[in-house]
Amino acid sequence: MDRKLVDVAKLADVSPATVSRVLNNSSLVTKKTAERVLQAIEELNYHPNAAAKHLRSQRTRTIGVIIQDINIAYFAEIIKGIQNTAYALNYKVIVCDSDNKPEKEQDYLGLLKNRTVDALILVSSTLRDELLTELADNGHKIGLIGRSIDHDSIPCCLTDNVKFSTDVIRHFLDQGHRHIAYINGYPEIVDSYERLEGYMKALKERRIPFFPELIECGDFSEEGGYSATKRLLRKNIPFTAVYAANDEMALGVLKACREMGISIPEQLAIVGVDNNRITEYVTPSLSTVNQPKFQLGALLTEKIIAQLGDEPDKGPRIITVESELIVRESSSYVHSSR
Amino acid sequence: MDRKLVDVAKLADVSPATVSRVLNNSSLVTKKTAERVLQAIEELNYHPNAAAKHLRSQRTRTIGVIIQDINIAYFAEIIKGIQNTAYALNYKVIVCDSDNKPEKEQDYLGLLKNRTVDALILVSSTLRDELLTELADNGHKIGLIGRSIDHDSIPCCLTDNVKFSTDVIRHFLDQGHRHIAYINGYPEIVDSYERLEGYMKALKERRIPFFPELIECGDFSEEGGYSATKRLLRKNIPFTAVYAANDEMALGVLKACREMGISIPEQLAIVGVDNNRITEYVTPSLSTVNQPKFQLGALLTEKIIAQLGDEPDKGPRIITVESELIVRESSSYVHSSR
DNA sequence: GTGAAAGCGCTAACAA
DNA sequence: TTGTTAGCGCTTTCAC
Repeated sequence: MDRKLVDVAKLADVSPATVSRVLNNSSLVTKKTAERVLQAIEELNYHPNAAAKHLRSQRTRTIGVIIQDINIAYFAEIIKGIQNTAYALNYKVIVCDSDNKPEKEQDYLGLLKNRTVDALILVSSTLRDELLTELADNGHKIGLIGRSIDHDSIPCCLTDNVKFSTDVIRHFLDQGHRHIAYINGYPEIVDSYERLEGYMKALKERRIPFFPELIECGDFSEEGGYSATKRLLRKNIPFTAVYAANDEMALGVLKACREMGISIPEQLAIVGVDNNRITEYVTPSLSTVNQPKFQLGALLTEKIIAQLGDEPDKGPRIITVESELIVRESSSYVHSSR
Repeated sequence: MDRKLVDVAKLADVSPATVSRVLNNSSLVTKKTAERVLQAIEELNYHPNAAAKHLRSQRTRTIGVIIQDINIAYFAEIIKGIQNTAYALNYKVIVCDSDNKPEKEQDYLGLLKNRTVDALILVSSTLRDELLTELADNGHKIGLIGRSIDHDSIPCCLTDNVKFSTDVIRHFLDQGHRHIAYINGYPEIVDSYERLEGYMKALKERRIPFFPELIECGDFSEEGGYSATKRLLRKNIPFTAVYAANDEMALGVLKACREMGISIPEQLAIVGVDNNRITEYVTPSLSTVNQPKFQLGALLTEKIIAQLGDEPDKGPRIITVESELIVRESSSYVHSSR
């Protein structure tokens, strides 16, 4: 059924090589010949076979993306940025949802090894540095989003966790809060550490005492934020504000507070991270830090595709994009008396 | 750098064919030989080249999915169902976000024609029947989600729009509503018609008069629902309930009501469709129809992959999955006096 | 500017 | 049970 390149060649009365040249816009073909070839292609309704092209050219113009859960808006938006850019540059995107399972994430690396993809983008990956380094050293192209690594050939795209976290805490401090709880994400993820670092930094610069009891661990899920809040409350250490390492957990805080009859923001102020759409719809609306998710995906993709081609790699290996605090109802009550 | 099959063959002192047999678990290999080969594979850290495999076998074990916007939870969850099932069956998934642009959707069909994918799943596609029929007739494998078509070789997976829409309207009628508005989605999409059909059906069976002025068109977006509501209100025809063809538009209705000081559900009841997570978080929480999105994706993928293989195709070509009305605050006020 | 021919890495038909 | 060999459909030297 499918026509092949030779069929076109025969019909146009040229060699396969010429057809190939036309297909790849080689400049060395006469306009006249090209036209004949194009017409034959049209006439036969010919479509170049991708697999043959891939095998011969040793590239697939496909990149893989590994994310933890496509149902989480953060990841979906990053994928959108990646896919959009890839489309514009004539690349395809294979999406790999790891379901939060490290073994699946590992498994997907096979796509790189068997050359199904030219490059693999890891979003918020928990894979060990050594593993990633080894991949890169073996000539595999990987890129990181929301995490950085010390390796010359691995481009990274991220926001400045320390910076925006410092901003969040300063915002709390400006409102008179002195006992601020922090709910961490997965401890293995760098973001968690860095956000904590920002928290500490802000306290330090204002000389506010730090209470380790006010740090709790979550898992970036609503349920995690919910139970962390419960644990915090049981400690009987007063606190008037909570910084949650992401919006999902902030929603969990909100839920716990509703149950306990704690009024937001009067009794407790909340700020999350990601600017998940839900934060705008919930009552009270949640303050959060906007992460330019689409941009994170788009910029890294652009960079990684440039590196795959022959274009000289310009620009920094690590791309930092700005994120900004969005103050909504959940942190809009000023405690003048404290 | 990369090792190839012959390298393994040489090291294991067997023929390439044997290595291939081992790789594909052909039963015709001695355990002993197989072990030797496996060891060589290990030793050389060999990974079979995907492109070569694809070219030779004429299959890529890859399916494409075309969706309108991955940022919309409905599509993201369907993709999750597809990807999850594909992973289990050792298939890859290329995601194609059409950004609501028909020309992009068209463009992605190229993946099928150039054999980049073995099959293509179209979600809520607006492509014309004839085009899809032609593709299928030309031996291309496609599958539909959220839409059906009359063609023997195109599997479809969908919910019964008429049925659940009838349920929604009955629910309104049971609460005493007699003037129920309907906000349609894109008129080109079958769902829109079928949901309207269910609306009419329920009215008819209860002999409730139908007012064409209470039908408005939206575009499945929040903004569309918002402006449709405004238009409805300007008509000065009383109505006490709104059925929106999806949750996004229901959110738009809610927004408009907030602005106009209309209280939900006392003055106006709202029901949407999709069970978007946001509907649970918003105040008042929105009644909606749960669509088993993951399942829609998973079932169709299973079916389509079965058809790609040699397994006899059992089960119906058109798979209908159950959706159910979820009553929340936005439609929980009974108008006993009407 | 165009063509001939080799080969990308694998699988499967056929032979042994 | 294992090996030989001919391609899958394309690109790309190298010649002309």
